[in-house]
Amino acid sequence: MNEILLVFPDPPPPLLAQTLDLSGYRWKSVANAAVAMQHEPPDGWTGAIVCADDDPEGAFSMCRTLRKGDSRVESVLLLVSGAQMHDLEHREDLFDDFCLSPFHPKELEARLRHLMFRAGRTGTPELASYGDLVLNFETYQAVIGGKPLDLTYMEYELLKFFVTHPGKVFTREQLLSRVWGYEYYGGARTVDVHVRRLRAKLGEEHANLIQTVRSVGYRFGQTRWPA
Amino acid sequence: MNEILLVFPDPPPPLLAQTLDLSGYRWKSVANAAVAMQHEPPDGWTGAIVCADDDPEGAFSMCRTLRKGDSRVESVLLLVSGAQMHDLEHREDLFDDFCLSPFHPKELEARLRHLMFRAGRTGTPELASYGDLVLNFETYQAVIGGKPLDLTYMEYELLKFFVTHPGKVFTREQLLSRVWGYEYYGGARTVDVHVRRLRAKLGEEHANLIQTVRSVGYRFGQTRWPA
DNA sequence: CCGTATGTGAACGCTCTGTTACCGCCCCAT
DNA sequence: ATGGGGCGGTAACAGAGCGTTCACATACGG
Repeated sequence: MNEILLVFPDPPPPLLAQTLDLSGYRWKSVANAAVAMQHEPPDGWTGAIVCADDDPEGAFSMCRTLRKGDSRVESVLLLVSGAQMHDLEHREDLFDDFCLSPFHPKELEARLRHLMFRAGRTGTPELASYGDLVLNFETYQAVIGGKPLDLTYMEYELLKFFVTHPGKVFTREQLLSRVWGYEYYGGARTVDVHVRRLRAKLGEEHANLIQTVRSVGYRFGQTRWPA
Repeated sequence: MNEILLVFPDPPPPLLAQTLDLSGYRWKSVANAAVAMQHEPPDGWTGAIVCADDDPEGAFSMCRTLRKGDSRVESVLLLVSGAQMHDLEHREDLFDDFCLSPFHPKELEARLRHLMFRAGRTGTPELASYGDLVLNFETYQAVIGGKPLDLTYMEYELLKFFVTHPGKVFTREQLLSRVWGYEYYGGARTVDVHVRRLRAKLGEEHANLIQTVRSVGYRFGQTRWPA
């Protein structure tokens, strides 16, 4: 792990820097979104602490940038003064937690710890499973009922999409754009064929994991109504 | 929606009760987990506010209960004093956010709002319902009285249109153009047949959900005139 | 009691899907 | 470089499911 936190602004308030250092966090402060993008680690920022005290507009702008793009930062902690709290109301999507400034170091520590905990629990799992079926995202392997499935790349990608979106119906066009890629112009029957190959490899016993919804598309799992 | 928050302990601190009331939240305070289970609404608690000031053990015990079981509460806000903050370190899984006590009402409001926002973003599939009947738009499934309906595409589309326009009468021509989606020449009887099949699949008990309005068309639900 | 509107069942024909076969591409090994 | 094998996309066909229509029965209203 190469965990490093993004901090705004640059330089950060002294107490913030001191608290992070004393808690053992590694961090890098940036002055704006461009610099943040530029210095982004290969595996993305572990989290971000955005201080809105001095430059609220810059802070919110930074948050928006962190929320967009492929490398969306999952843990954004916003530092705001009491007077700024009403600004949060229509920006709920820009942060994951906030802390009133001036803050007590213990509170900031506790909030960071909780954010990291949540990210660890919910952040990109290396596995996905549905019933007997288990996909390992790191090794690109699939197992059903303890028996390994020998899937090709596209079969694996399709199955991965299905497993991570159980129960929902997708049209062939949706599958083409979301599994094959947005700029794909192939025929919709391609999906049929791959679904058939998947069903064949899943075995007769589990072939019904992928259900045809006539005139609509395909659905994975969840035959029964969710309780 | 019948949103109601669980509050611990009973009675809650006056400032907490006052803040919730002023913010327009509905809430019910309970003295222990058993009472919480007993008074749980049909669709579960919208969230919980657990105050750990006076009775830390009871508070954490309450959190553990809320985290277990089928009706896991997704939004747990913990109120702790500054001196208790170190108690949070190994209980990260018991709460979703915390607020230092004594708190400023604005901060509690903001944290509740953010918790509700997060809960709203995750989960809750898109569905429509009328009485016992529930349609899930994501899975293209229909259920009545807990039993799945095996509908064909057009049957589902027709029922979906009815459910989303309850009480209103539509002519066959209106249904043809709005459900079938094209200008129609010739057999309005197509609608009749589909309505008949829908009634059959709804079962004798619910067949009257679709009513014939002679010389006009069909109406779904809402037999009675609104009082 | 008659005319019209609707329910019902069956049959037809079309569309959609499952399935197989084939072709082209890419990668790797000889 | 070149041949082969694996993989993925496409075409074609057959079958099944489904929508529509027709014919007739039944209910309703005047």
